[in-house]
Amino acid sequence: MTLHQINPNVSVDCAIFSFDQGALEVLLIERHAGNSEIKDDLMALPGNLIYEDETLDEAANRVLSELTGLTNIFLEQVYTFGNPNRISKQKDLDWLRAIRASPEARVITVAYTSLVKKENFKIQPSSFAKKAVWVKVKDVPHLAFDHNEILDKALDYLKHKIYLEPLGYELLPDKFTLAQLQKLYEAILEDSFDKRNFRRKILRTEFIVKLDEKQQGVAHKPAGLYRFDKSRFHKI
Amino acid sequence: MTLHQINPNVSVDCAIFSFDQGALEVLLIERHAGNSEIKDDLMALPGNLIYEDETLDEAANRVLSELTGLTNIFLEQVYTFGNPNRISKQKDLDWLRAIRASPEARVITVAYTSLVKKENFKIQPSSFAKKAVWVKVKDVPHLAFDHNEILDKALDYLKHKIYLEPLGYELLPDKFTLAQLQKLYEAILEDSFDKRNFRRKILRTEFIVKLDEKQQGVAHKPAGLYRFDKSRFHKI
DNA sequence: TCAAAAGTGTTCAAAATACACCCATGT
DNA sequence: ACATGGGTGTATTTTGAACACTTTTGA
Repeated sequence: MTLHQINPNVSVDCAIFSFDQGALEVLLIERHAGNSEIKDDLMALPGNLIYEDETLDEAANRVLSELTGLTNIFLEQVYTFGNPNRISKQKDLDWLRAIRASPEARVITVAYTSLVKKENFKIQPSSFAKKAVWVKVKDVPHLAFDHNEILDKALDYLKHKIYLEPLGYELLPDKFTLAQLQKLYEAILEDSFDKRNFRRKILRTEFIVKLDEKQQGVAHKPAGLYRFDKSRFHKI
Repeated sequence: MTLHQINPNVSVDCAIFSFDQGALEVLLIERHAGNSEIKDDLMALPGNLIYEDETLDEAANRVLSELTGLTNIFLEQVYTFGNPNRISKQKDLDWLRAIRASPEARVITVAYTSLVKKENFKIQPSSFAKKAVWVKVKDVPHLAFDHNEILDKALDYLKHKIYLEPLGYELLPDKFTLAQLQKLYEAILEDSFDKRNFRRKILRTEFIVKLDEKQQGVAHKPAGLYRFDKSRFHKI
């Protein structure tokens, strides 16, 4: 365990999304400051200052892992926020004074995002994260710092990205129904689509292959299950 | 004239593009360190450390203006580069020692980009920019720091962006021919298009309106001139 | 037998692609 | 008169959008 020097001016924040029951969710932490009795009821995206000897990508991975236990996530950089008064709420100032060596330092933050299948990960909050919870994007409260703005930017990033790449599969179980996939697209793009057209378009790509399996135990005609064929995708 | 405090850990770099004679160009500076006799032959993107009391966007505008004289440019953030050894060439280290108060500080840099019509601006290098010159993107030499990487990222950003918005007009004179516009698209996208299809597609948009004017003094059938109609564009 | 979601085809309009010749000008 | 780039139309294919009924299952 080596000692790392902290850069007081640069942080990373992570907007990690998952998908459950037709709704997009984002991973938030409840902060707490070890000793202090300050009352902090603001939730936040997992984020913290970077070390001097790591890249931004590494910092994002480390910080996410330290606060939430999620490891080996493929994080992508979204945008950098550097408004000099992005830290101006009294609650944020109080909290920083409780946990930071240079609580008054100006901090610019680099936002990262990723998509995960939540059932593959066990959330284990630690460090200053009292809890880490999945919150439906529609239900996200007023957050710490400028984290609502960061979240919005990450959502925009997702919207653009899903046009370019078949994202969805990162968020769904390995076997999924086309209805699940469609709901996911609808959630991300905040739109709705015609079922027949959506299926035709998806199946045209040929990365989505039908399995010889069906849903079980549903009170209606069981849906066929599909999976994403990575090798076919990478051929293009 | 107020005093500004410098943040030693965060800089901005600007990749400013223009278009001339069928080729994309980028604005580079030749650095020099006032007093010293260090020999520095690396060109660089205009960039410098930020002040504590300005936003990143403001910093980008200020720095660009200080180094090249370009003002009131609409700059957009592209990406942030934070590799801990992005400053490792001997020439870069020497140069930083000559001009910076904390030459050893780790610096992460936020890249910005913009498109300009070069004939509308007079380049006036100052501060540590000995010269500022337009260099064809195809002829860009090995640059200072990780500026080649930054330039590549800015070019990628352009490519994506031109699908979403009718960029071109930022780079062409107010009156332009469709052949110029086509060459611009070809330069940015590194591709070539069929003339008739390109024209049809462009004119379908209706932001490009034909003027009652033609090219003069060319040794062939003179091309009709067009302009970009901003108001029509903003209606959509 | 009913409720609930799965699954399936056709038609129309718009957009993308491929392709070759005549025109206006300056020299 | 000729060299140079400007300007134009059609046919074909591909893609996107709109739209309604039958099927399978568990309760």
